[in-house]
Amino acid sequence: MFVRGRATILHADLDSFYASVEQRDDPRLRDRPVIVGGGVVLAASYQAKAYGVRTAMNGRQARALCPAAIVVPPRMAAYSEASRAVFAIFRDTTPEVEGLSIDEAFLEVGGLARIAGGPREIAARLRARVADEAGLPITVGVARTKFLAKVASAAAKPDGLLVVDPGAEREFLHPLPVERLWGVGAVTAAKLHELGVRTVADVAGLGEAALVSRLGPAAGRHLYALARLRDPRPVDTHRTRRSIGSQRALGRRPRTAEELDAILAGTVDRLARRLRAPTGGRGTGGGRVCRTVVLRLRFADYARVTRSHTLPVPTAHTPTILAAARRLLVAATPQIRDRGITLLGLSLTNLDDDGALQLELPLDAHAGPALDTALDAVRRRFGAGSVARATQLGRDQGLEVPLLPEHE
DNA sequence: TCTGGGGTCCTAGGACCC
DNA sequence: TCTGGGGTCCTAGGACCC
Repeated sequence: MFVRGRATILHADLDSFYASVEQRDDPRLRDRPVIVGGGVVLAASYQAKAYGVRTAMNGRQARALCPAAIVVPPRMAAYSEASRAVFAIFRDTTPEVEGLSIDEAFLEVGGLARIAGGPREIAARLRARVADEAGLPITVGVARTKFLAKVASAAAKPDGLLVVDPGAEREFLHPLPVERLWGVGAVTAAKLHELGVRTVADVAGLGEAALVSRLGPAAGRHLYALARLRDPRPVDTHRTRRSIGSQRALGRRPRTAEELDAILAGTVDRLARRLRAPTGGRGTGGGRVCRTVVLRLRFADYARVTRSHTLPVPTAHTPTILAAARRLLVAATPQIRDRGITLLGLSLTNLDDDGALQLELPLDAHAGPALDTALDAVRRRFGAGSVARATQLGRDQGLEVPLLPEHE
């Protein structure tokens, strides 16, 4: 197979990120097995992984496997700060950065050959800078496609660099077990095993039709394309967040309706603030609005359900979101009473940029004076000639008046 | 494996419209 | 008052990732 193109996509992935930050900040933890998180393992240093400790493992089981491990509580603020520092180095390397999570990103370096050298050179320098300036180990995979770059970084971990040249893609990818493919988890792997598929070469040999009939159209086509080394997705600098959420495990103790309502109100308040925060998420500098509110529940038997409601108007208005969330919770109350509740969570989805100035008014405000206030606000912000559109929602949702300028 | 918290994307059925 | 196809939106659930 002849493959066109050059290997210019970097997948940069910090190694055991949380654990590495802890080892960086506390010299006593260096070269020692470290577990971050008590109840569940959030991250394990490579010294702990050598004993079989894995991310998401039960904490007691992890301590049994590695009694010498030092267990430290997570320090999310420190990880966010470390992530910011590393992403600044990414963006200093190339403007084309697509963040995937707190500790990994794709970088397109194809346009930099004249200034910065070839991809291998750029990747090596990036690793050195992250080590020197942020004090953290990072692995980089380099390939022609995102998918291959991601698989390459996984193969090179820890603290490694692997370039997959276009001519060597098939010999790199095809012998790998299907579990190594990005998007193949336990369920898909089991289905593939039933078809006699063990390696990526087997996937390519099986053919698209068989994959589609077993896995569904999207997953089947996607997996087949990847096995055939096709992945046209470009590095996307402008991806924006699709949802934000928060959830809390509650243990097995019964909860009163008042307790659940208080937890819900606190969750809504935090999420709505994050939504409105000007520097809240990747890819946007302004506030955001949501249209769909999703309640997440887990019962005492650990079965999970979701209940959702889509609002007529996008909003970041705390009382509006809370009213919708409360209605979902009240509707689920009989089930909660019967089955017990062990987790309560909320997601806000259908996010959009907040293109409108939204003025929030008290629940019982009279429409006349409230609209006068709103129009004053829009005149101050957009000038005397601007035009506003007002929408009044039902009383139980509060009164909300989004104001849109006609132009600019 | 007696179980965190944050996300992404896909599927399927029903309602509704043309 | 019988019937076809196509499209979009909403809801719920599931698989997967870090």
